[in-house]
Amino acid sequence: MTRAESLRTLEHEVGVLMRRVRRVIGVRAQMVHPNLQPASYLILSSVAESGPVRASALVELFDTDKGAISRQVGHLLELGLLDKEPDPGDARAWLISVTPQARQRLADVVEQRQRLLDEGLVEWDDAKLAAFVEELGRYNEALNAANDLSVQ
Amino acid sequence: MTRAESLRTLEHEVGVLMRRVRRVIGVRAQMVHPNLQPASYLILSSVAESGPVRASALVELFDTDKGAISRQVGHLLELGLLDKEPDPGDARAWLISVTPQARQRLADVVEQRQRLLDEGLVEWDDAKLAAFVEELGRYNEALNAANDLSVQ
DNA sequence: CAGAATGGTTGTAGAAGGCAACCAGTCGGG
DNA sequence: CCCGACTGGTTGCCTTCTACAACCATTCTG
Repeated sequence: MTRAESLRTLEHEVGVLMRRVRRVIGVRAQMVHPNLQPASYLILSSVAESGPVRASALVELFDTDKGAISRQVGHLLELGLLDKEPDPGDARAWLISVTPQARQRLADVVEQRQRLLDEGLVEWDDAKLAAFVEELGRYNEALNAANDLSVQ
Repeated sequence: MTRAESLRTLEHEVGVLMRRVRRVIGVRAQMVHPNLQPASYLILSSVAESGPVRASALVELFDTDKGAISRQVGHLLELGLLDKEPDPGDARAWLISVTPQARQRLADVVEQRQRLLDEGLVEWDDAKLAAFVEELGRYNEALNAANDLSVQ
């Protein structure tokens, strides 16, 4: 494959990836809570890992609109999967954390789903998997840089 | 990084990738035609490569709903970027192809955008890039297999 | 202390996909 | 030959999701 062909195939793979991930996440979200929306699942999963965070940190992490984060957090609060307490250091901000119940449900689902994915990737040893993840991050950065350049 | 950590980071990177790609594609679509919708750009790009195709082939390729494809193709026809002619072999179907005008605009944009992305990936030589693309495809398959298993 | 910047919320609009109903054409078995 | 099942596409409806902008409260800075 030439470099140009690789870049084109890359685009196509990314397109398929996006549609597929959307569905996978949707299924997973429902396993955590029947009314949990797909996009909110990603937020929940992130908060479960990063401990109490401010909404603005999520905006930065997910590189998305703060309105969207606000709504998704609101959705998760309603479902009783997240808790919100005033940030002692800044009266404008809130600290968001997962409820014990959410932590448990999430752990079950993540474990099960990752086992399935892991099975599909058995031929990749740990080092190779770690390398792939790192490369994906590198690609993400390149994507961002290219966009900034063209948008200014 | 442990394997479990890699899998979790993988999820996060994929999430960021999706949001970022959506924006990049949006910008690119506008460069081809000011009214071109992001999702339709991917269709257009695919038809440009695969020559005349039937809508059902696109449904399969993009692994998405036929209603969505129908609308997007309709959108591209309105913009004068696609052409539609009856499939001689089946009166129900149409053959879809890009107009010369679309081909030209697309070529310009793809070239420019890929150059930018390429710059972000200079440290990857051709072989490494090709390997990454191949791994991404492998990941895609694992994702699909895992989903099929759990959904049945 | 006034003005700028930050953290969040809310309203609005557009993009996008899933689902289902539907029409027109095709194909296989009786 | 023809009836029913199937396929290719179109359309309507609904939900999810994001971007943009206006807004309020608080904090920071000169």
